[in-house]
Parts: sequence; structure tokens; C-alpha cells
Amino acid sequence: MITSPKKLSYMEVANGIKVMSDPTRLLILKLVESKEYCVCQLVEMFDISQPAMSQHLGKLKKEGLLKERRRGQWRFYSIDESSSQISLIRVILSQIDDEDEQFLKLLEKEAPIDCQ
Amino acid sequence: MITSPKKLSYMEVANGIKVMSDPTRLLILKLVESKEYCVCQLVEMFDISQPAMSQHLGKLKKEGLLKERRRGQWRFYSIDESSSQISLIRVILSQIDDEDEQFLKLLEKEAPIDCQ
DNA sequence: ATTTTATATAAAATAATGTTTATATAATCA
DNA sequence: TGATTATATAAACATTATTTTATATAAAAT
Repeated sequence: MITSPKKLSYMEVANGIKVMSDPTRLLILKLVESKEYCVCQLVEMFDISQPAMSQHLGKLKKEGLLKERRRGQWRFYSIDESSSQISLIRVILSQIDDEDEQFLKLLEKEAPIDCQ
Repeated sequence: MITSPKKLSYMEVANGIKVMSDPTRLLILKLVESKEYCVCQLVEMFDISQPAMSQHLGKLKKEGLLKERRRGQWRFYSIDESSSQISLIRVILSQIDDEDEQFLKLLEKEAPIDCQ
């Protein structure tokens, strides 16, 4: 039996889209939707300071949108599939053009870093 | 022939959800999704100052989410069906539980005001 | 014409957010 | 063990958003 996703309160939606509305965080989510990324990779790709990236990831994790996997000194982030807001995340990300120029530029910057 | 909605750039999505992420504005949108409301009705229902309401409506209109109809001294606002972001608006509002307690409370406060 | 009513706008005050700078933690490496 | 690397956290600072207060506009009523 397939259960339809539980509807959210308006405050849950407000909080969810608020944390997603920062341009950097929205792109992070669009990236980690398809696979996990290491913090060091994200810092490289976004050309942003390490603490700034850490703050963004912390907010997304606190809101329950991302999950974290630790391996050695590295931390990998990806969409938390079990999030109560997973449906909200998906429908919003699906509104973004996959050919969006800046998103493609970001993908090009993805370098094979030795954090695997 | 049915054309699928144009995909948005990530910045269009970021700006759209940012303006929707304020709790008051999200509820305004949820209300005006089904019918138009006069400013004076909204001020009553939200128990907020008139200038504050006007600022919220101004932001939603500026972002292209709402349209305005003038009749005499009154202004009525409703969802702009022709907005490039109409699909984004709809999928987000559809995530909100129609039985959300605070949304229902708001509907109860809807008084027949003589602005019709 | 003057006053009232509905709404918007501008400026000031307040609150929230994001970035930087500095420091802490914890794992790995030499 | 001590140094290095990856990341997080905290505090200070800068930026942005929201609310309030005051004023402007424009339609309707007197």
C-alpha cells in the first residue's frame, strides 16, 4: 500500500522554504539531490569560505533537509530521504531548470578531490 | 495543445520562495488562491497594522505573484494566474494541510465587510 | 469644497540573517 | 606524541528584512 505524504502545517512550509530560499543553499540542495558531496568539494565549487559553507550546511541539517555521513576526517552531505519535508523539497527543486546556466557552471567545477 | 510550464532559473525559484517564506505572506497566498480579498479584510483577519499589510502585499505584487483590482476606494488582491511562477506557487501551497489549524482560524475571522 | 475612508509610500527603528574572523574539535599523518 | 587537515562553532560585524510612525494620495461622502 502506498501512503500519500503527510500534509504540512503552514509554519512547516514557511520554515522549509525559508531555509531553501538562500541562493547558495538552494544550489547545494539541487546538487545533493542526486548524490552526496563532501564539504571540501562544496567549498571549492561555490568559492565560498569554509565557515560560511559550514553554516549553510548546518542550517539545512538543522531543518532536517540534509543528512550527514562521516568518514574519517570528511563529512558528506545528501538529501535526507526520510525528511518530513522531502515532498516539499522535491517539488521545489523540480521547478528549477536542469539546464540553468549557473547550475551547469557549478557542475563543471566539480573536481575529483581525494576525499573518497 | 498543452504546453508544459517553462522551467525557472534557480534565482527565480530562490526569489519566489523567499517572498513566500514569510509566515504572513504565505497565509495571504493560501487565502487568495481561491478568491480575491480586499486589503481591509486582510488587515482585520491578520490583526496586523495597515501599513504592514500593505508592505506584504506590495512585495507579493512586485514579485509578480499577486494581481490587484481596484474598485472605488478599495483594492482587491488575488493570485496572478498569468505569473511565470504560478506553477511554483501552486506546488508550494499544495503542500500545506488544508486543515491547518491556524489557516482555519483565519478563515473563521473572515467577516463580511462592506467593501463588495 | 471640505472631510472622511482606504490604501500606499517613505523614513526611522528594530529584528533577523549572512559573512568574516578567530578558535575549538577530532581524525589522520609523520 | 606533535603537527596537519577537515570541519564546526562562537563572537563580532555587515547586510537585509520587517514593523512602526508619520505622511501622501485618491476616491467617496457630506
